[in-house]
Amino acid sequence: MRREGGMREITDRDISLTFAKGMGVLKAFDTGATHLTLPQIARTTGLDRASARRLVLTLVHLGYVKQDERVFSLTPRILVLASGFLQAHQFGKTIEPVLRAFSQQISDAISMAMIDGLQAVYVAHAGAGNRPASIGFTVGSRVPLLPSAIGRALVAACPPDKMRGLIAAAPLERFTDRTVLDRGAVAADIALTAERGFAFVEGEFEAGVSAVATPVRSESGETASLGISGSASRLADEGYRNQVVDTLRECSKAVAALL
Amino acid sequence: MRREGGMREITDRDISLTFAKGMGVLKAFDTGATHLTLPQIARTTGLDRASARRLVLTLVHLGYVKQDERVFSLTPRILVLASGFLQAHQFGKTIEPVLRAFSQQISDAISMAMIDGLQAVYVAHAGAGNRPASIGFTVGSRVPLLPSAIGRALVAACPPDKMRGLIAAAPLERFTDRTVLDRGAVAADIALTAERGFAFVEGEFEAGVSAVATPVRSESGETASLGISGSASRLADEGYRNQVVDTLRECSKAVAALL
DNA sequence: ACGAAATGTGCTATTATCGCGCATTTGCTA
DNA sequence: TAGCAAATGCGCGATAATAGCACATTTCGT
Repeated sequence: MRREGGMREITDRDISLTFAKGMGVLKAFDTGATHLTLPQIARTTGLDRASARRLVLTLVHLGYVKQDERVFSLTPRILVLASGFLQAHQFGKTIEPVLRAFSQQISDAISMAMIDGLQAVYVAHAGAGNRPASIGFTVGSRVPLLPSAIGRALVAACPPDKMRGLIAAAPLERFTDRTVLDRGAVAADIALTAERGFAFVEGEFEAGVSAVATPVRSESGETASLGISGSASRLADEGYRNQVVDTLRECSKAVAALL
Repeated sequence: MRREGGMREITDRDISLTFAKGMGVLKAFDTGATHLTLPQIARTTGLDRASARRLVLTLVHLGYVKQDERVFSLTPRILVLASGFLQAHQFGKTIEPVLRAFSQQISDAISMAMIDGLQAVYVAHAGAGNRPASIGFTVGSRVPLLPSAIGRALVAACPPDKMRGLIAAAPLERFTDRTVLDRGAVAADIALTAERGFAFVEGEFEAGVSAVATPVRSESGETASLGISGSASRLADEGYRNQVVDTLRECSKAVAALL
């Protein structure tokens, strides 16, 4: 028996096992594995090869995956699944223009993230960043909650119970030699984030990269966070950083009114 | 027996019916229906209510859908499914910066689309548009192929056989009182697009909105298109329009080199 | 050329799924 | 407030869908 979302509990009997397996196949196409062979899919999902084959061929048939000889990869149709969420929140129509306007004030890109389980997911971004993109974050990119500024601001945006739960359960692992692995110290920084209204993380998630982020809370209880990242040296400049913080704070208010 | 992607044929036996039904449930969360009740899902998918319930509860269990009392809606986790595709093409790292640079030359937003079946799907965009967003297009938004500039440029980017097939099969319906419903005339405009290197559509898809778009073809055979839309009066200015066309052409070359 | 890995697929036993129906709950309207 | 329609949760049994095994064939790498 599992309890989900405060409604009646979802029992094992309510779960479609085949559908869950199929979603596991779809999920295998991920950042580090965008083109997959059938044996790779089977290994990643733990399914028998024949089962994995049928499920991925179903995705091919539905148009979400294409097959070039032995290699399977996603098609643009997969983006259509995302658009239901993006349209529901009107990111394109209302939030991105706001992000863009504020990003122009500081000539830096602003990203917006929301919580997904124990991680942060980028849901919108606008503007041109001022640092060489090491990975290239896009909508759907994930960052960890605890070692990143945008993640800490997300946690700080949550009600106290949920905050405590996330701090206790979210993964805490080393990304750089500056990553803080003391869960208590991270908790203290999140409390400070909640109190002063922004998070500032220097080099803990990406070497040489610092980030500022602010929590976003809407009247209806929706939470998100906004973040800017840049070279550590640039954000070490307190004048610039305060400018960034002020801009992000104002932007957060504007976004909160839209959620 | 169905033939897919030039590989062996996908037989009925290769398709997982339950998984396909589940994907139908996921697909029901769409632009015009972002929050759904169980009976709505059942009606949209044509499934029995009990089946629809089990499938949507599976999505809740997996975290892609949340349930607030009687209403189901997508969670940010759905974006993670899209990120495999976006990362595979490095849209965030390489293509969006290019779009942004060119969009700044003309102070207008540039969108990039790819073909999905018989429609166009937005896969990237950058910059601030100069028209009031009526809908707010985001990654994953769909536009029809034949009455839109970006769609026509997409078709024009295809090899001749595929172009013919799309012109014959893509839906052609009225969006405004300027929509051209003569499939022959649309075919001629697409041929012109291929020849002169850009499409120009005035008010056929959105009233009072015109658009310019250019085909993108990469060495490896990938096709896409880039588009700008604006108020009809603005794009009626031939000087401005030629500037837009030149910029889009250059941008297309740069993007083609990245695909 | 050989061997390992991968592919496609037939087949059967099993089990997951479907859908019906019932009891209960909820929401709306008069 | 009462009544009715719509919606929900879920038990249950029949059966259709699935899983997985094994075999023949193909592909790839050394």
